[in-house]
Amino acid sequence: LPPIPGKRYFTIGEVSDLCLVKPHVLRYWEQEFPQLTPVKRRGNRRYYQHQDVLMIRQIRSLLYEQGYTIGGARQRMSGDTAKDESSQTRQVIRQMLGELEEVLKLLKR
Amino acid sequence: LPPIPGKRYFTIGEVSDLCLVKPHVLRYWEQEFPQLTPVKRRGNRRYYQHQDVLMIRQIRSLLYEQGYTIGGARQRMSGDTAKDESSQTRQVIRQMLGELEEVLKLLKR
DNA sequence: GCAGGTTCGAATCCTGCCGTTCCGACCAAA
DNA sequence: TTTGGTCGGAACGGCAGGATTCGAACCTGC
Repeated sequence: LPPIPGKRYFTIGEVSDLCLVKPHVLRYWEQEFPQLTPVKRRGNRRYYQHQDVLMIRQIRSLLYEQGYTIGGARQRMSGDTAKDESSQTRQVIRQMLGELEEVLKLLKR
Repeated sequence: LPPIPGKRYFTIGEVSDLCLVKPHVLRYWEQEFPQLTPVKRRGNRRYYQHQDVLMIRQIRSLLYEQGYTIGGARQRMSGDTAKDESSQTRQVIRQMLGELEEVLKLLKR
């Protein structure tokens, strides 16, 4: 992906080129991701700022590279990123605890 | 999700109850995830082992909770076997489970 | 050894996610 | 004022992700 020029606002066409995402897809994503809110002016035209472009690239990565659904990407974007990497391990451990308690019940008879 | 009983093999129906995933979905996932390979015997019947059940629960988590597509889940499953630094932890856990199952067998006599 | 439930693969069907296309109207720079 | 980008809304489409159905094979308890 090309570097982002140092200007204040980008049109939807420019963002499309910068992120390799078609304009109509950008408009669609705007419906799906509440946190994606470009400035609108003069006949509802979108003016994207630097942070918006970065966010779109992140969404793009989640959807096209990491293989999330839109729902998953939205959930991932809106907050709890931190719990992710150890959740699998934690799940295994929780599972083990359950089984050990089963063993304990058996032992107590 | 209920704890996994300490038996060697599970039928597809049992796994379905243990993981809350319908049998036909389990068969479908088997096409989509190469690493999911239950033992087959006697008229192509599937016999799932402990590790298979855990893997199915992991897939289930990726698809239903974390919001991955099947492609994304597959990529994630095949990727982190190699890179995941906690695979050692998981190895230890798996070994412990094996030993506990031995204990359980002894206790049941 | 039989009845009833379970499982088999393959084929077909279905739903909804994720865009895609079309539209007439509007806008902005040259 | 022309030319090309942009607007929202509605209709449309492909396909991932199952769901259902089928007859036959299989297993388990009695």
